[in-house]
Amino acid sequence: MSTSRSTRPSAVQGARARARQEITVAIKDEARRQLADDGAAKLSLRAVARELGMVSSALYRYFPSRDDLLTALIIDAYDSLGEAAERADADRTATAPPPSPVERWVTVCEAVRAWALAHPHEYALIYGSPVPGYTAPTTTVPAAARVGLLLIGIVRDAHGTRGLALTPLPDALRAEAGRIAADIASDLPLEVVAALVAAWAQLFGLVGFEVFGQFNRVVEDRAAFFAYAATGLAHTVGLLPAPPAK
Amino acid sequence: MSTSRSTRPSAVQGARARARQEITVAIKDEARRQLADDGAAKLSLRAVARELGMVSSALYRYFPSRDDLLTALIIDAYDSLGEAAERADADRTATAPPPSPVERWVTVCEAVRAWALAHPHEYALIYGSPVPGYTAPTTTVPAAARVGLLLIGIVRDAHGTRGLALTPLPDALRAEAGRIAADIASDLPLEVVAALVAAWAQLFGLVGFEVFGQFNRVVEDRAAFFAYAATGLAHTVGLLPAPPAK
DNA sequence: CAAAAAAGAGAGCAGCGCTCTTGCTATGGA
DNA sequence: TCCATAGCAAGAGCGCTGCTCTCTTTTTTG
Repeated sequence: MSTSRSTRPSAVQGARARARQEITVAIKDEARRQLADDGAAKLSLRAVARELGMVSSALYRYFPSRDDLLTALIIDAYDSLGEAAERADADRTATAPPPSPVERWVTVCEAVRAWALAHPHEYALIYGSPVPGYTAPTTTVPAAARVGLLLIGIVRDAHGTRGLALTPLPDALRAEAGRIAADIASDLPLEVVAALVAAWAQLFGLVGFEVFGQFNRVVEDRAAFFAYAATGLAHTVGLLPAPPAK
Repeated sequence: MSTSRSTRPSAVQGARARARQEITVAIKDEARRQLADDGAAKLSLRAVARELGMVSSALYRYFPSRDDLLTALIIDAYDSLGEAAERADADRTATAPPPSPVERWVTVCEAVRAWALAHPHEYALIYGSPVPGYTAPTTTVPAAARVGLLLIGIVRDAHGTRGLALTPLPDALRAEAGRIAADIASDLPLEVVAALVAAWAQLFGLVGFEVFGQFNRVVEDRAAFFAYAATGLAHTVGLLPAPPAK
């Protein structure tokens, strides 16, 4: 017992490392709570420490600065959103009548919207104004890409993009779209790749307008409007409308 | 001379009121300068006062709180953006070959984008995360609506929306669209009204993604991509593509 | 000309992010 | 088993912030 414990700190990780992890999580949880209450601007290291019964300077052993704490929350938020979207798609895909590509697309869009409305301040953190100077640390990239990759996957699975009326791609963008396609979806037509990137940004325009109150005296039935707009986005990326034949 | 001056403070407005206005403007200008440098989070009343050679408490005679200063900057930003968009449209409309509706639409979209890229922190103020608690003062509404109204005007002027393939409007949204249309564009088909609201939000999704760096390792030639996406938006609101016949 | 309104100056309060120093304790090799 | 060491909490403190209060000066007004 003693031999395996002393030389391998990876498996069980002495009580100290374990405590460190637990405290790190507790700090983030408390910070997230305060974030939900008052927004990122009011998030205070001292208040978090106070609530956790520790002194403010002790907190710097876990996060070297306030912005680092925020960065950690940003990464968690991206992951939380990505997971919510992926789970919504998985749940929907598992139901009895397999969903059409448009239905899958709208399901994912609605999951993004629901997550944003449930966590408005965390949404603001990741899709609102960048908080510190301008530094978007590269570590957030994979987490940030999850929703985009999920939408691409849906379109690729559909592969039934049989020449719907897509906006023709200007020559200036063919190279651009080709480069993007090489990265993420080399099997899709360039028109679809470009439309996907645009739809990706436009989706967050819709969500952001609702979360940030821009629809306040304009749109009342926002759920219905969002479903309509998300369906429109699905069409712009080449997913076919439901067959009118019944 | 004396009679007209004493009883009518409206015309010339004693030297005091004039000074007050000038100082108010100077405060906002300096605040805007600091905003452009360091962003809204770092904007400090004390620093503004210091730069203006006054003591911090004196500044509270002009703006009762930091958030009130920010609110003033927000209104100015909305107006600045609205004016930039309107001027771009007016300039384009005045050129020799009168522009097509799509060209006008894209011109306005590009003006919005250009303004946002030139004033990223001010853009973040109005279309990023709301700054204070959540209060969007009603005073900002008219200024905020200018770009939207401009886009509506272009579509109305076109009135050539002869049944392009618009996403059909679900029944649940007919009442909604009818209400919006009654407010702003009672002469447009409901499908176009709904598509306009969606396109309005989606436009700012595109702009926001670029300004906030979400396109960073994704889209390189962002001007070309934006023009492409804005053209797509024009189509979704029923503006006809340029006739392929040459 | 005197009363009143408006503006500036200064001190001060509580809170913030962050640093540095000082003790304490659990950990891992001798 | 013992002990040097590394990790951690605590406290004091610096300079900054938003904001309030009081006091004095300046300008407008009846």
